[in-house]
Amino acid sequence: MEYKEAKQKFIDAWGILGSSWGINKTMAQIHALLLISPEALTTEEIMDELNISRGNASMNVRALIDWGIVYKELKAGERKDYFTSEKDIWELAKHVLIERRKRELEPLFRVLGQIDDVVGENKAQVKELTSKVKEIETFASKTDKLLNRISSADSNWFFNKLIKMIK
Amino acid sequence: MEYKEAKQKFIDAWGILGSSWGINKTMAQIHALLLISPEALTTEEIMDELNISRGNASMNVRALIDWGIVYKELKAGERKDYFTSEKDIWELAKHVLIERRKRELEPLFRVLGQIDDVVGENKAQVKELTSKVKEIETFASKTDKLLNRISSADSNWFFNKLIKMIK
DNA sequence: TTAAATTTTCAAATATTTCTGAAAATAAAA
DNA sequence: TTTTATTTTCAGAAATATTTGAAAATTTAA
Repeated sequence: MEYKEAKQKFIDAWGILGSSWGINKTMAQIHALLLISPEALTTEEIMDELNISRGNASMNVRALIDWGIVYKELKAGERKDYFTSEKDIWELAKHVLIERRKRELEPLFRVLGQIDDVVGENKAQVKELTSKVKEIETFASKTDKLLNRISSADSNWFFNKLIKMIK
Repeated sequence: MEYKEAKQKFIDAWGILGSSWGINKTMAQIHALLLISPEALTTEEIMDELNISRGNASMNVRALIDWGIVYKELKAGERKDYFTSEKDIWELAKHVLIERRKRELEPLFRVLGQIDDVVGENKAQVKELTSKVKEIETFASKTDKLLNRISSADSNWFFNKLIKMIK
């Protein structure tokens, strides 16, 4: 298969996968492009490769930087910004998990924590709601611990154990 | 806190969480509603509780059934359909993971498998693309094994081991 | 059968998200 | 400083996704 075709397939696949996980298509595609680029790219190059506007490129590159999976690279004597992606897939997955925990698990805990001392006529309803809140809190807290392990210093130890378990 | 307020908070939180995972808000809200309902509900009750149209309710309930986390319940001598949710949070998480594997991991494998024997001028580019495809295939395959374990008969054993690891 | 109840479907309307492009802001060079 | 290069922002445009509501299909009862 020709490089150009393969590249397009890869970028599109990443875009579709991203979409179904609530990540906008362009953001995922920029990431795919940087992931397979041996060299760091400028905003212009990203715009050209993906046929997107400057504003779109700028905003999504910034979003990727906020997610911690794309870095700005400085080139001596160069005025333009260069961007490059985290290349290690495990490291990448780790970053995404950590970021999602921060963005979603924390707000979830906050809301569930607010649902307290529920009172109402229908005891069965109150009981069902209360117990689900508790169960989800327990579940989320375990997920949180798991993510902490994944992001911690001994994450390699953890991954190795995990991989042994699925052998 | 009054039951009504607590219920609303719970349903909204679930809707927001769903949205950020690529699940439409109404679908997540119907699920939340069924999750905390001691009794199975009819389409009409869902429509009233969430202020949504019949068509919307019908389509999203079906989507939840397709995901395997909501069941149709038959009531003797009743003409209407009743719906109820999987109540066990771990079982729920398991179903969602399995379903997402089927919907996303399988198509990903298919596309990556197509990217084969890449040829092109720029050797560095070809190498980077090829190696990323390989690495993602490895990663996805390990994730797949993990999900298989989670969905398998010994999933309890697996969960217990996992929980011990994060203690 | 036919009639009534219920569910599903889907074209059109609405709402939401994403994208563009040019002006404003920022940063480096002259 | 002023000029030039580059990046960011954001209002409006375009593209997508969701929702409605009523007609069609289905299912059960009479």
